[in-house]
Amino acid sequence: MITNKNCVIRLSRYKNALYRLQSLGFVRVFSDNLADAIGVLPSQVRKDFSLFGITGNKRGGYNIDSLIEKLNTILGKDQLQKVVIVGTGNIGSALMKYKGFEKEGISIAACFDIDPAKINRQAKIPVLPLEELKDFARANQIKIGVIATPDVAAQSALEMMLSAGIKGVLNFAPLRLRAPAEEIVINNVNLELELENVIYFVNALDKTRAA
Amino acid sequence: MITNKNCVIRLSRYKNALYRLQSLGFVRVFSDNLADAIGVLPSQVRKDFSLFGITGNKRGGYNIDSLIEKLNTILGKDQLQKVVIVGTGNIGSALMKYKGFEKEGISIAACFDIDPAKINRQAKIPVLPLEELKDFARANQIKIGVIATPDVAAQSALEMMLSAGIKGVLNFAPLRLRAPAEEIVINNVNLELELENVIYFVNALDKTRAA
DNA sequence: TGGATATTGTGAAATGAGGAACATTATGAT
DNA sequence: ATCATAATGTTCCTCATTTCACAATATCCA
Repeated sequence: MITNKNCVIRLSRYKNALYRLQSLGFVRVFSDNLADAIGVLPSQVRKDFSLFGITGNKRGGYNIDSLIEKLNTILGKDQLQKVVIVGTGNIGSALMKYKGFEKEGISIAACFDIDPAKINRQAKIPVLPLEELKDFARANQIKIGVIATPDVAAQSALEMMLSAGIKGVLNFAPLRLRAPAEEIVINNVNLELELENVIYFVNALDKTRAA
Repeated sequence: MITNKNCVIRLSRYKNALYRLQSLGFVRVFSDNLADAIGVLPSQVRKDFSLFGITGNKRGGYNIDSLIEKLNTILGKDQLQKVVIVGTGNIGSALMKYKGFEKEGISIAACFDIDPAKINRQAKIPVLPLEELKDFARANQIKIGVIATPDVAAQSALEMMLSAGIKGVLNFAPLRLRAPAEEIVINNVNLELELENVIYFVNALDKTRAA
């Protein structure tokens, strides 16, 4: 099993680039096209593919259609992925409306909130009481959850997900969640931190240039 | 200059953990406390600090107040950072309302959109026509921008930012932006990709366990 | 058909980040 | 005041990831 996160992220990027090339009418692609598209070296592209047993044709490059298919299989995109969101604040509701997931074969099955005023069972994406998370997730075989709650609620949201049989979490709360690593995969997205990082490098470059 | 992004991200995490410890009334902290708080080894904490010239007291650990101060200086948080957002779709408007930035000393000075229907000069965070970006950014000394436009508009948004003197960008559009690396820092946040990554590891772990 | 060439696939080298270990020194107890 | 001890700061080492380099080979053209 490949555990290198960067490598898997590159696979997703290759796939996105391939969809663009495909829609432009291209049929074949070479490692240096893909490399340029996502900003790495051609040898990196070939090495990544090699790691996952993807092969092309010497002198002929890779067939775009079959490459996309292989990447989708590796990335688990050959079947629709249903996810649930906990928390319907700013981020939660933006994610609910976000079109980007649908076109990637990711469907938001339901949202959950602790606030009774937020409940809406009739909406296209229903908003349900948090207590129902466990039953809903089990009944609908949900394996992936998104945590978009305030900080203080995040850990308990995670624990509810764990007990609901959820195996993967995308966490937007800016703190470290505690869970047994063998049981659940957690990816963190921290917007403040990403911005802070940009700010650091802008300042650092500035200082370097000044010197 | 330190170019290791992970290392800078850890600094931000230390800072967040320190604020929590501070609010709990702690005065001193040891490398293993911080390590545990953000999920790394104590030697990593000390190494990180050492890289940035932060020192504590042998046997006495680090003083929380002064450590926070040092980190804030390093991270460029000693002064209020003003940012602009281009694009007022789902993500753009979620960011506008998001409370997380304010408490980190990041203030959203204005949003910009190409759609005249979105313009609102009276709002607390004004929404202005895209043509005004350049003048606004220059007049207000904005150095940091957020791209929250649809894919097709992202590259041109970046170029407007470049010409407006913006030096750092947080990009939510799921494609690679082209720009001279010496002139501008770009961080990408790609939500589909993050979810895809979670999905991959959930599947991969599942297969490993089955075998 | 055959030879020239472009492109892959992979083994080996280089790079860089993370972890271990330990010498150093500040603190607190006796 | 002295000693035992706990924590830092830094050096060294290991390991993973990236990059290089080149042999193998499919394709194209004459």
